[in-house]
Amino acid sequence: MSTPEETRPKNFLETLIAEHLRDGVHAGVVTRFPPEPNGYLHIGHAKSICLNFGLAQQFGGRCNLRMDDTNPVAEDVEYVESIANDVRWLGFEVGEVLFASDYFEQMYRWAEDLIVAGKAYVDEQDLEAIRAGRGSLTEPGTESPYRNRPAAESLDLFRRMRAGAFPDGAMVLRAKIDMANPNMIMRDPLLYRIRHAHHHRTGDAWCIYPMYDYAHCLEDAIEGITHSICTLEFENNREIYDWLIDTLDVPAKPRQYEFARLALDYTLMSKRKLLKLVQSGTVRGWDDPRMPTVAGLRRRGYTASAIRSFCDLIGVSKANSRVDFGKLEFAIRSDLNPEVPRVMAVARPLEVVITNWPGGVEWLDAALYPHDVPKEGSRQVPFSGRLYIEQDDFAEEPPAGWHRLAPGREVRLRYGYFITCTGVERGPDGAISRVLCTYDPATAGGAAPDGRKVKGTLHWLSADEAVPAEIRLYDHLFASDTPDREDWEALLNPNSLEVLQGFVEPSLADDAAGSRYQFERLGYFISDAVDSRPGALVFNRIVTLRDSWAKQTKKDEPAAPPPAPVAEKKPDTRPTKLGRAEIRVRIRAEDADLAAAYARLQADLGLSEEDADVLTGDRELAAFFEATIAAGAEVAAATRWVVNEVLREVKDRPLGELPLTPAALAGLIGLVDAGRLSVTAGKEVFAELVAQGGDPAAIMAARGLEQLSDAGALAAAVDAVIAASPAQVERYRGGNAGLLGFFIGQVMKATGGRADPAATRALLTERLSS
RNA sequence: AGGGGCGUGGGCUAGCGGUAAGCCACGGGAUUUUGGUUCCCGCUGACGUAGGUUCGAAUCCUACCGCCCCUGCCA
Repeated sequence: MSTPEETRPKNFLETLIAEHLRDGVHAGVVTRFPPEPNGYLHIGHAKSICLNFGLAQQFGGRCNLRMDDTNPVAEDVEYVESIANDVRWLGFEVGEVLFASDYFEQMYRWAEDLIVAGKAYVDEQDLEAIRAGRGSLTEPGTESPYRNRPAAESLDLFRRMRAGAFPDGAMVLRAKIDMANPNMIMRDPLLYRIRHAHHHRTGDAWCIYPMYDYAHCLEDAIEGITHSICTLEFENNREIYDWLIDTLDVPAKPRQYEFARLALDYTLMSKRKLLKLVQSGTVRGWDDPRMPTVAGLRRRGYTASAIRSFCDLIGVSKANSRVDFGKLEFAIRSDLNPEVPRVMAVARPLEVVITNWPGGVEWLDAALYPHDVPKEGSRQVPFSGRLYIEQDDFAEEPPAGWHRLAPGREVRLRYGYFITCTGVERGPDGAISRVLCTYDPATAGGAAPDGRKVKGTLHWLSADEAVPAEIRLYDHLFASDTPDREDWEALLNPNSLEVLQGFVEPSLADDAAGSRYQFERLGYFISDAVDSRPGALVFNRIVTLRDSWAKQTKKDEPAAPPPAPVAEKKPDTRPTKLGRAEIRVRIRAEDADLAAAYARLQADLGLSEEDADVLTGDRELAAFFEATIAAGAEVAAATRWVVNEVLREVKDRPLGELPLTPAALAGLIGLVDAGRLSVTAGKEVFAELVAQGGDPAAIMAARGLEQLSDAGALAAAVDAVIAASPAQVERYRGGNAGLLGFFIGQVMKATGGRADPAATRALLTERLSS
């Protein structure tokens, strides 16, 4: 009620952009979706597409579809076409498709600028030497012998690289940054490599190609991207992104923001691995309905709106997470349920003979939509003395809770009659070949005039009129919910596709491929866009219906065997990183003054070891603290304020830049200690001192923060709050003691933080209990 | 001389010093000619751990723990 749903940001990027727009950091929003055309888009890309296009839409901006085609060897026009097609299919407006390769000339000129400025050089080391020179996570790298060659020499070499004077791998262009940078990416990253390869767009015009780190930020700058949104694994790359944007004379200053990529249970998102599935023939192509690709989901029968709503449901954050597959199923079911017609199909036929059927065929009128779907329409379905029902719908020895057909049991055939099983016929192998039933002519349409009820309603088909159809049932491609492992190929689900020869009702005989239906009680299906045609119908199961009976029977089965042991984890060989505590210890080890202060604070001022430690890990901070004491602040209070409040402020900027002085802090502490300022109001004054500096007493006076000393005024504020919140009062008196915080907060707000919290609490407790 | 990130119920996500919220899943019930849908109820279940600041901490400070990413001439 307080905040309208539409105005509340859904994720941190919306919040950030809203702030940027509000503060005038950007006048508008321009995002981009930048796939490399080396594979088909998958559901993980769909998340990114919905995010980037969605953000642009929401804030009235633009989103570019840009092919990041900087590596000719893996890329192909087939992929650029499929990508553009998929993005449009997902429902987003794609203007002109853009290509990084269109910017090659500009990028090249900027590279020359870098060389001329002495910030890039041509390195003739081979691959192994470059790798070795990079150092390791814990050791700095070593500089290339070519690093300090004259700019003119690099320029000449670079021009000859472009001209094709050298073979692949002979040399590279590198940025000259810092071989000792703790971020490995900053250790003179490669900018250009030689590749005598045919590019899908530029053909043979180039034989040098820019690397991702060099190209991407420049592409963004050229397009005037404001928010370059990518996945978490690029966090380390942000530093080189910023370095280039800030170093080069580019037309815009885009910045990069990262979010967690999608991980979905039972599916793999690696383009490399998906490609292998396609190439090995494990699946029938990129659009195999088992594939997590957009093309696969589309052929499977997923709608674009379901995929969009799925992306909306899962949210966007920076936490590495996996999404429950059920969420995707939920999205498609809720999309299809109110839309698609219900028809009947039998996947695994079992013949039923109605022994008292008079003969002939009766055509029944059957609604296409259930009572709760507000859509009109019906079709005719034939009923006769020879029917098919689902094998699963008959049990010779039914388990407890069985609602379906069994010897002696009566069920309803949907839209038809009640039938009662009178017996079975067996084939030579002893298996049931037919089920014998009688029908009750009085139950035409499925209702009994005598009002008797049946537990189960079955779907069925008249055998002679039923139309044969291939029915493809899909399950997860992988048997493991976390197939993203080394041995992923061993985790393939051997039963991911089951092909059945079943039947559908005659109204589907002329079905147009690509139509979706609910096959009653079986699930949602789509006629296969590639393989289905009249006379040879093929249906893909999109998703099953929720099935509480299956869940029930599963629950009754003996517990599943314990999960297979997860592959042995590799021993952790990562270097441990230093905690801040360790860093402070090292600093003191090299700084006698700080070491002395550390001892002094404990011995002379009686600080705890922890407080002394924190306060003497940095010369500025230590000096600030001691100056605050010297300015007259009480030791314990000064310690609390500096440790808890000042420390937070110096996280993003050095103490020296803060307008806050030790004298001002000491003054503030004095006001609080004297009871003239509540701690709450004191923090407000502190915030102002940090922001603007000044005199604490003057700030207190100017903002009217002096503690409420008049008991009557406090009581009035308390009573006003109680009077204004009758509902909360009732709940508080009903036992919700946690609400006390709410009331105190209200009083604090009403008094501008001037109320004495302890007195407020006491008064509130008293008034509320009466 | 390592650096960069992330930890909120079974899963995902919100929260930005003042009543821990939403969706999925799960469990009940009602309605139902789909064991579907819809509706209602429940979840006596969560703030990684430990200290500290505060009247009050998921939120601020400190330490610790766990997980992810980075040593391609891939993106």
